[in-house]
Amino acid sequence: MEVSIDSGRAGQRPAIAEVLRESIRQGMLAPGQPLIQASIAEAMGVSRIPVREALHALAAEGLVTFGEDGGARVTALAPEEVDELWTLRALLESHMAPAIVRTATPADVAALRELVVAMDDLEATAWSDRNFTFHQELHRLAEMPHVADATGRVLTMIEPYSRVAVTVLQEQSEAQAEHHQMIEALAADDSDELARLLLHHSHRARMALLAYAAETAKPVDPQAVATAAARSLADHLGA
Amino acid sequence: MEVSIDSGRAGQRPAIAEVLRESIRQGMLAPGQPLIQASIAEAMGVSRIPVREALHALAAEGLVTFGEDGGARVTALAPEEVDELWTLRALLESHMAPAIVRTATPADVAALRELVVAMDDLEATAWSDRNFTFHQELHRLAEMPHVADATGRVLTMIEPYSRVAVTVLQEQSEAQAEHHQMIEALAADDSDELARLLLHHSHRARMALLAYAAETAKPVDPQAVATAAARSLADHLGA
DNA sequence: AGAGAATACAGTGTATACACTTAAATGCAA
DNA sequence: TTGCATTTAAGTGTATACACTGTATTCTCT
Repeated sequence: MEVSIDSGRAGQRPAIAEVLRESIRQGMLAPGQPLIQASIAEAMGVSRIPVREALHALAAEGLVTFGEDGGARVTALAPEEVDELWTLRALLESHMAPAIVRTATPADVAALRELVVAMDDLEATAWSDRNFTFHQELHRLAEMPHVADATGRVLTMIEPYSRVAVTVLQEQSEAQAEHHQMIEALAADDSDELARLLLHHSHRARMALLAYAAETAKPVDPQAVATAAARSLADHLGA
Repeated sequence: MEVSIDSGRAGQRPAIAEVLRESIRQGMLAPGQPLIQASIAEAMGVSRIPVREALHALAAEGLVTFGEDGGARVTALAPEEVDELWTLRALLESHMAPAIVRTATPADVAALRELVVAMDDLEATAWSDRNFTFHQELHRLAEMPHVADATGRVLTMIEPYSRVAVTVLQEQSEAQAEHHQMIEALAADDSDELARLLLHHSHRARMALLAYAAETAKPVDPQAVATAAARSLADHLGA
């Protein structure tokens, strides 16, 4: 998504699609949750038109699904889909490993190491945020914008599920240990080891997540979350 | 005036993004060409609103790029980007090969063989159309919807360049020969061979295309194509 | 004629208004 | 109470209208 869909007015900063994407990624908008145009528009202080555009963009990214009735919901993934996406993530990340090792400068490695060290003592939510950033920074080093884009899309789609793995399934410490190993592989110019670590990173998380995915793939109670979208968004905008 | 009074019907809605995507994929809308909302709206007989939504969706897919001035253009890829996307295509297609071999029924193979045979004597444009279909059908067999989606996006992005390779660089006969080999590999349940063929298929095309990509990546003369979008679209809609 | 200022234009962004669809709520009859 | 028809509400799709921006074009003055 290198294309910023920023509006003509530079002053109206928080691009709507951006806020929605982040809200979905961070789990503020749960999978299956209806996305009512008018509610979102009101929460963000705009009309429905730019909201519609954002929803269509997110639908093209797979984050939002338009039902047969025309209503948009946060895409809910079936367990097999989560599994497929984690496998795809592994494929794409390990594909980038050689390029990452090749192009990474000592300064890049130092910056990544600093990032990882700073994550050591974070609690689950903050750690998940940094985790996403860490992987994105890693991808950026490969200098393969389209592969990184595709990978980022996959990461974003599975992030809500990944977060629960971190929170519920205690994945954080093992993942963090692997992050440190990745830094060492990177510092040692060992692309095979980096690729191996990235594959294993996804593989372990994938296994841990299948159980949770089976849980969340169940239909979400619609009435309980009817207006939650606007509220979550308003909170997020206030922050 | 046509009979359709069905404004606000779901059947009409996907048409706009669909038509634009197909027009871009088939090269009717050339890379770099400006996409003027009002022109497209008039050509398709709708207002700018649904056109905007379609453009944003296509931008999220990477087919359309919004410039700093807010204007949308058909995304023009630099040679390195074309190269990256062909490599990514090879990765994704070969990743699906085992699943394709595993799930393909004899009827699937027969249908694909029929499709390939029917392509034998087609001229470049018609062949390119069927070529796209052939690969999409192949991907569908893997039963990996998200991988197939990502692959389809990549195929669509590189298709305008691929078409010129077929037309200008005489790639058709070699590619077609490889298609036949793929069918045989599929019939023989040889997933390694299918993966190898898919890798080689992209690799050869990628090499042939780099030269052309360098050509087309140059900025397109804007004034010569100013209103061509509407005309091409009108023609396509009439067909 | 040429340089600079004022104007017209082309294009975008978005708010408002209205048509349509579906589903829920309501009311009435049995 | 239940079943059914009718009305109401919620939500979406899109056309129109207006505001803004940058660019070209024209006009004026020297």
